[in-house]
Amino acid sequence: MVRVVIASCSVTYHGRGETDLPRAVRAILIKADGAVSVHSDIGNKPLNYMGAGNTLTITRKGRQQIWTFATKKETITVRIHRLISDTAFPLDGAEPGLERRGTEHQLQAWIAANPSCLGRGWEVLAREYPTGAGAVDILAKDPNGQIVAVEVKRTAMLPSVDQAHRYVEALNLSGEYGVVRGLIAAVDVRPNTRAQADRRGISWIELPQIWRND
Amino acid sequence: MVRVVIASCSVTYHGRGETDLPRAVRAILIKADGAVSVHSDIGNKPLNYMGAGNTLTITRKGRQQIWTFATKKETITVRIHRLISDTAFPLDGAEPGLERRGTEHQLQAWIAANPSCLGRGWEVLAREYPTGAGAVDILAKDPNGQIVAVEVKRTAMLPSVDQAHRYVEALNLSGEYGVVRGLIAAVDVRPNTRAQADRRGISWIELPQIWRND
DNA sequence: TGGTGCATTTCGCCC
DNA sequence: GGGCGAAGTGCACCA
Repeated sequence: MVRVVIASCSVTYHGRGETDLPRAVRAILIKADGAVSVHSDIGNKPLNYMGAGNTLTITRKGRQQIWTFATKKETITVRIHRLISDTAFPLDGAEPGLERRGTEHQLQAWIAANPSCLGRGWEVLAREYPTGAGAVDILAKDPNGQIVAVEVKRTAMLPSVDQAHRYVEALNLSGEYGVVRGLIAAVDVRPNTRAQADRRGISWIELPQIWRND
Repeated sequence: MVRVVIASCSVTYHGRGETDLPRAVRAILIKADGAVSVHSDIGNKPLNYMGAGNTLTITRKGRQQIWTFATKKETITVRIHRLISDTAFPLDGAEPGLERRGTEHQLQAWIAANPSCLGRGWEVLAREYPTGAGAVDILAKDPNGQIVAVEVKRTAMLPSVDQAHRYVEALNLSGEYGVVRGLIAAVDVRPNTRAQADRRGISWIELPQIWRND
């Protein structure tokens, strides 16, 4: 069931942060699981929202309705100044869900199945290998026998270099694999990211998009 | 104007990634700026979506309508198998917009105005100071005259340590401020993050929430 | 339930 | 328009 409410409303939120939303006409979505979102007519992101698992309490203050959605840690208060429309539709039937292709996880799998894309003589030792500072996407061995922490990304930006660096540091600290180096394997490595990787001794390689068709 | 369509539909997306969405009854929102989103009755996040600035083309294949939302780089195709409801509401009046409090930016401003929260004798030299590897939130000087790169966070997690580390490295590379050290200033520093910061020579401090009331 | 990282992240700011 | 990082990020996955 999806309930669609059009109303002139004002909203306050208290929880992770605090927000105020002055009065205006907006669209309010309330879904079967209790998720609620308040939309203006611009952009995809709702102005206010709260996920499933909240409790809705309705109170009245004169002619004004007040809807309070609350969890243990968060509260949204929606003041309905003028109700324009209030309709609910059953979205019966199971939602088959979204099938994704071209995710980072699939790229990771493709690299593991085609290690030669990293170069001749490379070997993939493990995926999602825990380092003590997070799991590295791929642990590989280069032709010289050196262990390489591979950070896989669709688009690699500055934080990707940080990540690779962090995993290398953690692996070197353990001492289990001798001197480990880092490699970013991405479809797109941004120019600044290349420079930063070079400065910090992290290698990088751009991969073709063949894997997308899998 | 917000257009709300309830329909049995199937959706494909090609662009940054690729997705398929098998047939089911869903709610489709089309906003005044052209933003479109396809919702199931679970969760806040739409299954498929595209931002403003796309072109809508409608074609017919027998009794089936096909809506194609396209930009230069992305395409969403919505096949309408059965139209259940199609309504549009004017959300007239300017959207006053969301007022936020308790953002990281506000915490940053509060620290700059109250440098003693970092300790006696601290001085804030700059905000959003460019390091060559991104801008550090606050550049400060501790009582010993050492320059400190301060990374401000509401909640600090592992990537916050990476960030502080990266800024320190970049500043030290420039040599302009002698030996620089890093400090994480956050309302909440997660336990693992504390350990990781300690291991990597980054200090951390937890701040009270007084600033929230500003 | 909390930790961790991806996301068609979205969004805003600054260059 | 691209680079960069926050977000009340949402969300899935795993311990």
